[in-house]
Amino acid sequence: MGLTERKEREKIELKNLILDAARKILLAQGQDGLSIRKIADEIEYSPATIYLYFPDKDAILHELMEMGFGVMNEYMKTAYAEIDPVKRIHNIGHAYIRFGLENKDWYELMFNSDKPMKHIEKCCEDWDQGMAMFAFLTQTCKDAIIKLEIKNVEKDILALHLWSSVHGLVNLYLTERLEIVKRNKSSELVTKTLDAIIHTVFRK
Amino acid sequence: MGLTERKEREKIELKNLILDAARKILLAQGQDGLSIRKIADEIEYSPATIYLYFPDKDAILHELMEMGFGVMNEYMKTAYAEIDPVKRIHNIGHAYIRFGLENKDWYELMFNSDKPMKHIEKCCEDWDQGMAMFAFLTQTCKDAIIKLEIKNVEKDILALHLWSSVHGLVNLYLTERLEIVKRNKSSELVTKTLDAIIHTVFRK
DNA sequence: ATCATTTACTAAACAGTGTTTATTAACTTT
DNA sequence: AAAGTTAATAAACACTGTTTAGTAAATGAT
Repeated sequence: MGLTERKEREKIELKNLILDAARKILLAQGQDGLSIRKIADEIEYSPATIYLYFPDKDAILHELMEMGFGVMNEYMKTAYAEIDPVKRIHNIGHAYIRFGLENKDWYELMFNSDKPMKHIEKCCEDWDQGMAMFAFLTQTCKDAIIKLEIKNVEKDILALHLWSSVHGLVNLYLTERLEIVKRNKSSELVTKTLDAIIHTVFRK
Repeated sequence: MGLTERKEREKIELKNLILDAARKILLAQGQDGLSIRKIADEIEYSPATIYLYFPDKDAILHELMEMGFGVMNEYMKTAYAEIDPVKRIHNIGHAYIRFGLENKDWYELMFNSDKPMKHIEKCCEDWDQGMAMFAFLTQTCKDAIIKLEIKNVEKDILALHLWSSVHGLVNLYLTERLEIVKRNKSSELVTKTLDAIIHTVFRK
């Protein structure tokens, strides 16, 4: 059955070719610039062929989103290595924001776009990489709460507080709202505000 | 010259008719469901007519965005009336979040979409309602810092801290990320987290 | 009242989008 | 060699924003 296996491999290879072309176009032209026809052009197949490998465009966006989490994990490496929970939260925050500012298109797909999410609903798939990251933050919050003996703060709420703050900051920056409110100072403001947030949350 | 004046009025009337139809469609079908052709259908004119009253679709979205700030101002009324700066920040936060959760399409246009912003760049227009709201928050932060004698905190950074937090929270909710992470608890979590944020920021 | 001009509007086209259907061409199995 | 399966596509459908050329009516001037 070496033959059917080779067929199988070729199927997967074309699937990867499609995703690779999609990634290229996403990074070059953003989510709005990514179309089925452009992918087809890039791999030199017809648009209809893509539908033999993916049910619809949302499925492709979902796979790209998963790739995005791979990119983000690179940014998180120093945070994963840090043992002290408060320092780790610092690291997570900085890595999260740096990833967001430097990778608008990935960030959009992972944390803003509802199209990969629609695919999750439709195909009973999951957002497990996102959940794993949040679980890691929550665990770190738990450790920090214990270490600093913080009272009356739930780990889940603290984690969501932190996530909301950096998510909002990244979004305000990426959508130009920050630039409009504070011209030419927005990227400087982002780091200053992140430090203020963490300082505020963990001050004694 | 009563004649040209009537003409002028009729021009404005059709412009308002277009915006009214656009508003209707936005609220019924969201930003993705809003198209020039649907507006044209609604007002029973041809699609090309719309381009005699607006340079492009982004200009319409910009005007809708301004209408959105009008809606948001209604939510902010109790906050505007409050004198105590800390209570006022509480009120602003609750109003902001309530507006966001209850008006996804307006919120999207005002704080996330880059299409009205493109129009601002193109036509040298402004985001003055957004800036006015942020200025009001900043002023309130200044008052709160003075009243509570908070040290080492800049009013701009504090205001951005607060804005980021609620903005992030609203977005996580609206894009279903919160629902995925904490099933069936997301709207409860939002209010709990907002309270935690404000409590954290202003604790002694 | 007639002719010229301006105004308001639109039909049709252009270039794009996601997606489906019918068909062809090639390869596999019997 | 004939039958069956598979992979790929051309062409169409129903949309999208936008532009162009043309029409019909209202207005202005003579």
